[in-house]
Amino acid sequence: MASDQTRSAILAAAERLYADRGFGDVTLRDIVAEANVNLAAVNYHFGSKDELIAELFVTRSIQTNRERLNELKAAEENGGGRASIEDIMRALVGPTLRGCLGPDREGSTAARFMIRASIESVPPIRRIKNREVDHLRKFAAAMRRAMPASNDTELYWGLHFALAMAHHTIREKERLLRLSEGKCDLDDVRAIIDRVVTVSVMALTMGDVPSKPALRPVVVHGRLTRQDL
Amino acid sequence: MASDQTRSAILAAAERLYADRGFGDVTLRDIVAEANVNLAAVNYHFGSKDELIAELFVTRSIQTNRERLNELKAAEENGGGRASIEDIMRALVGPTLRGCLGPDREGSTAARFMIRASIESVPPIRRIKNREVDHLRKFAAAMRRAMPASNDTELYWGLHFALAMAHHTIREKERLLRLSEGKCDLDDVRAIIDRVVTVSVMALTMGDVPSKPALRPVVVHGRLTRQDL
DNA sequence: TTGCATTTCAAACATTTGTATGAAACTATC
DNA sequence: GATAGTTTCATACAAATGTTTGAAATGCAA
Repeated sequence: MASDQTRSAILAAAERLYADRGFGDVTLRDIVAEANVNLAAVNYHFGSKDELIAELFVTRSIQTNRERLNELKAAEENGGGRASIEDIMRALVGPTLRGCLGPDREGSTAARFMIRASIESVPPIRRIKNREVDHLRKFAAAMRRAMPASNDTELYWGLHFALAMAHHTIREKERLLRLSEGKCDLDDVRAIIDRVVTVSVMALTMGDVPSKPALRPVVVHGRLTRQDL
Repeated sequence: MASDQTRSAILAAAERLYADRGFGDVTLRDIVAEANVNLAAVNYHFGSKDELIAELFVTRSIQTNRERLNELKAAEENGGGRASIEDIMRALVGPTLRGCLGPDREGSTAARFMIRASIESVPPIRRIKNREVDHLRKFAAAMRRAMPASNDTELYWGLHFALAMAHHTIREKERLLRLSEGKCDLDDVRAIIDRVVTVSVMALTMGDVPSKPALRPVVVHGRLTRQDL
């Protein structure tokens, strides 16, 4: 068998299994069984289990980052070199949300894998995620161009909150669905992106935050029971 | 030795080690060494490793939920039976943010443990988190009372985004610090709570989201390299 | 003290898991 | 078709890890 076939089979099987059952529950033996290859093939082609996971995650991350930057570039060219803050935020959260939500997501192993990576966060993935700051700086720069009057602190908080809403929606979509008893439509990706973008832009343009005294809670000491949960 | 002492020593040691090194890196042998008890004590007192983790997480969750509800109750009594939406959001995100951020957090093992639980999400914790919806419903009810004109969908999205900003700030505080090169002050917990509350209230009171056509990205097919990440 | 229940302890168990090995099969080049 | 390089395969290895066991120690009530 051509060497690339085995490699690809392993990658595909691993992504599918990790997406379905999580990193903790899937062993190399599960993967090679699914891929119909020999156990030793993983170490032969990838060096180690962690490098296999890293390769999966890097590939998908690159794709998402590419989409983001393409969308940003398109928005900048559309605006004659300067994109609107709204379009920048849309370029930031759109690709991820489109990839991980939506009615056709069942067919997308890649999307489910990225959701899983977002939830479980194993060491090889954590290491890669740390490099993501460099990518985000490009968005910070674009935002600075779009809002030259705003100070950097506000800008970073806005960027941070935009990612917060996008990622949390992906991570906790099941809970939101259950909490809202289906009232929040998680299949209408366009509306979700609009919502996240709108709130993000509002957060960015809200001016100074008034610092009002925080309410201190009354701490009640007492025996804790499971009911309290 | 009194049986409770061994129990407590195990709980304390486990919480500390999990907080410092994560669930994946800490074995029962590490825990019993730290607690100066016998290996079999864990299974004797807790039944299994997973039940030990569950007990740790349940205890801390109960505490947070108590603080939240106390703060909500105080706000409602302050407002003559009906709390303002702002105070409700503050009661929702305040306890968690105060617990997990701030300059004195180094001393708080409990806080670091909860951060870790938020990042890693092991099976026994995931199972417990699913019950959290019941707790959140109480906040949804309070919000409904505070904003009777608002529809449920908007309400749930606002609640969801508030938690998104709070949890994401806790989870990704290191990255935000690095991205902003220290400009975002993650020790000023009061300001962070104000910021999250302000944005949440804005999100809740913003009316209908205009659904404008989303910008479709130009998908570029090409060879991916690590540089693209 | 005696007797019974609880708790501790050292040791062993039983798996699971990622990795390594060396021979065999295969592929491509000359 | 011989040879060298690559890939596959069955098998073994070594280490880690949660759990169990049965005896010893301890605590406690009568």
